Amino acid sequence: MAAPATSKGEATRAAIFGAALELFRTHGYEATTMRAIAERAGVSLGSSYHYFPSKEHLILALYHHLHVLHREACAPVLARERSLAARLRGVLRAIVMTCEPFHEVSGSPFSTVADPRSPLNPFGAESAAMRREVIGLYAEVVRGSDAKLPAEVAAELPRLLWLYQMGVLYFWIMDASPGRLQTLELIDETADLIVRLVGLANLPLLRQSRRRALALVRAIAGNAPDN
Amino acid sequence: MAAPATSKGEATRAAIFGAALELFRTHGYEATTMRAIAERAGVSLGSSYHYFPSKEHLILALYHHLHVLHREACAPVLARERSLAARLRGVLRAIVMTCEPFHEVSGSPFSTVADPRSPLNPFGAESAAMRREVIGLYAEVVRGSDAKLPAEVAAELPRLLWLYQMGVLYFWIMDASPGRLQTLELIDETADLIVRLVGLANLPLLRQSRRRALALVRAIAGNAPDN
DNA sequence: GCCGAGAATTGAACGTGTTCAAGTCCCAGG
DNA sequence: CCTGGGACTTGAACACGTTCAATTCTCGGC
Repeated sequence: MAAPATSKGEATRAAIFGAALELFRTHGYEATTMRAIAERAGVSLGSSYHYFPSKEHLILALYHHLHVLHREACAPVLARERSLAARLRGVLRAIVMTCEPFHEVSGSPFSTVADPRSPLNPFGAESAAMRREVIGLYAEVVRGSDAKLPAEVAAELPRLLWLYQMGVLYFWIMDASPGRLQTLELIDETADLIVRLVGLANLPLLRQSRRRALALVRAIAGNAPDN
Repeated sequence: MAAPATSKGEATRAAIFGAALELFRTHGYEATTMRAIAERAGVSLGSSYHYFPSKEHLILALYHHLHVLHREACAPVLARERSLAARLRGVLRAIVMTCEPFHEVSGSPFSTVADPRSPLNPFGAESAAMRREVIGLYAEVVRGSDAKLPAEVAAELPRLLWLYQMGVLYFWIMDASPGRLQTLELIDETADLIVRLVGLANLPLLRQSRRRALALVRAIAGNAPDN
């Protein structure tokens, strides 16, 4: 995508990304023009396109930046908590907090989420690396918990929790409540509900449903451009 | 949005929408320019904007067009089937079939789905009328079924099924499998799973979860710009 | 038959993201 | 010190969605 070969190129790339970060945060995604980013970074319009093939690729870089912050924010919770519900709650609260400075801005870029051809599409090839990282984070959430899970459930759960996170973030984007309290309530309630449902899947009554659900998840995930 | 006052205006509006429909289907959303639509409709560029405030509003009109087709496609199934699972399956198969001609095209327009300010946002004010209609369709799905549902579940289920439909459509957009078979499998399996889960919600073991889940849904729906 | 008000229509002009051919800079190798 | 090539940089140019002041059309009321 953009691999500067010299240290000067590295600096230019960082300047462009920094300018974009600042302008996105203060003015929003759409109101920020590529010309304004270039000007603030002290480079020409064409130079920006040398490092980022499109405006959307700047958002991709922002995603990665936020993911790094999110991992750091998660670390204490994952080290401390052992119950699956608490770990889930902590990780989801952390992502909402991490993204908060970009809330007003998140609508437009997150919107391209549904376009299969967009680099921002979470299921696409260009976001595969990030997707693996996030799923890995949820694997850690599951692995470090004291929940008693059948192996086949534990194997598919991280991917499902990644989907769950996307759902929560989508809700968060729409959330206009003061202090984003609705999202926090949603997290508390659904994290709990998920853990209960996963626990119930052990009941004989639900065995068949569990088997079929797992088969479905595996069939679908098998066709995805994941690893 | 666009209310022609004369019959001539009505005809112009129809010509523009028809041209857009044809071009979207054959060339895709992004590849279709407003200039091309205007030319094919035999009007000037400015005229298009007199009837449709933006290119996205043409998609809004397309949504409505598809919804009408969907209702017609659903009618036989809803008249025939009584089991909730069969009704759900039928309605979801119908929408996938109805939208099929626009599959390659659906990515880009559906993508703006996440932008709170976009007229295409399913939770927004500009799509409130359509949202109510679709939720109404699912109310009919529930009402005409022989499923034994507690009143409070039956009250919230249509809204949740509308969400479910959006999830299925999102999957369908991404579905590259031949004949869209994966989506059909997803529909069959999840429709069944949903009905089982709803049925299980009557168990004493799940009473509390049900109560809390319903409270959450009500709290969230109360803040939405629905009616 | 004429008028006028409102609907319908026009196309030039604006700002945007993006492209690209041309230019400049840097430095390793001679 | 020169030179060549590759990284880097530039800004004009393009096509697009959108806006708007100006113009034309339509038709009911006199």
